[in-house]
Amino acid sequence: MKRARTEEAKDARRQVLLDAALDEFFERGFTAARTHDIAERAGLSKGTLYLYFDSKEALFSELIESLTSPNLARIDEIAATSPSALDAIDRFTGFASHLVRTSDLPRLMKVLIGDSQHFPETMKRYREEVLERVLGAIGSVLEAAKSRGEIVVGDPHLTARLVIAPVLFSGIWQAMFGADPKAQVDLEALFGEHARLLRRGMETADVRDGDHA
Amino acid sequence: MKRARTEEAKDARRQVLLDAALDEFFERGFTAARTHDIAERAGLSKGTLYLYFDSKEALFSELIESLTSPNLARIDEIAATSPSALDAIDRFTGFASHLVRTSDLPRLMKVLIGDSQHFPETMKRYREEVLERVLGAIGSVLEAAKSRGEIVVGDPHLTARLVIAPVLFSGIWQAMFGADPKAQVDLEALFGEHARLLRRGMETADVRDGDHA
DNA sequence: TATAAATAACTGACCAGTCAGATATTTATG
DNA sequence: CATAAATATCTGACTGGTCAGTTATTTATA
Repeated sequence: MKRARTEEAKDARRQVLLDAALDEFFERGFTAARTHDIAERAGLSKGTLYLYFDSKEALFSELIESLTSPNLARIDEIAATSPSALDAIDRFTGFASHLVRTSDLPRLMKVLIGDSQHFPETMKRYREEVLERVLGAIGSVLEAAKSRGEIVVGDPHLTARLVIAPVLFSGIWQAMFGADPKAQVDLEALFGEHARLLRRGMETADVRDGDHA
Repeated sequence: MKRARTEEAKDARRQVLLDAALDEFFERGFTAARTHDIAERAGLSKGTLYLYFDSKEALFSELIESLTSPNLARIDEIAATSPSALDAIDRFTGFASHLVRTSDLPRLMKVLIGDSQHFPETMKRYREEVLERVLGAIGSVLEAAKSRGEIVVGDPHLTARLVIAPVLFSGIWQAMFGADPKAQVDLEALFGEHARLLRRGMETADVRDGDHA
């Protein structure tokens, strides 16, 4: 193999290994995935993998980090810049649809769930720094809208979970059955209907009259 | 160990092994779980486990079967006996809340997701005979109600997925973080709000005026 | 040629499944 | 009723194979 001598070349190599790791972890689960196969998929040998990552588990941690942090920023941005809660919901569901259809998130979710109790510390951090943060952002938007009388909901922070739930559902469906043509789902339509139901379910009576399409 | 000579005693022994298997599969994942530990947890030796099940995988298959079939019957019953779709939704969400809070379903879901690609055949069957059947039952109820003009929805079979989504979300949450007191969720309130949002999101304008509590 | 990167053979630990022998329970017989 | 033979259940040491991580050696390149 051609050698990576510069820092950029090394970063590229790390990325190739991370990509290969996601493929293998997804296809076999963390425990069953072989470091030999990850390295081979990246066009390298097992020994080389250990030059770039301390252990299989370290590789896993870095994989999570590299796949989640960009999306978190986007969630915060939506929460901060939406003029109304109903608007934020449309944007959240649109982003969710995009994530589930085109990103690595569904495959990561599957791996995370499958090997969660092997890494209690990692999972706790993931929950606190990713899930609770996303739920918190959505919950706050709903809470503010509720106090302005813009929407009618029970506990906004519980409701945030209902906003998110279809992301997990369709992400997992996609990851598990996406390969089978018989199990295809029109995700844009699904998230469209989700947004419609939420809007209609939350909007106040007076908004109701001039209903949406 | 006292010996199981009668058929009933053997059935009981199978059940003890199935219970132990769920515990171990859940705690370590299918691949990482040791048959030795399953047997030990059941108060038996590894050799005995293999008198009752052909292989680790056969044990897994029987576990799925034993945990899903009772719930399926209940879903069909709700679909068949509910006077209206709005009523059926209340009953579905109530049953879902019950399942997530008190049954083994969340732990089974976690194991199934984690080791799905190890058993493509089992997973396909599970999708077709459990998931599609539940989605079909709910979808049909919605479809009938829509054609009666009782509710307003887009594609009823897509909407069925939105009805189910919080079951997966909270089941997985429960399985992964249920042990941590900081991550507790009021599931009854969650499913209550879910039912409320769905009802309000689907009901026709004329029903709207006399709104629910 | 010096040195950093890459390799592949190696080690030690682990585990599914097997099987020969041990033991609990039932059944036949005096 | 006693006990020995028969039977089915149970056990755990063993085998064959796997794999994470290490290291001695080779090789690219500045």
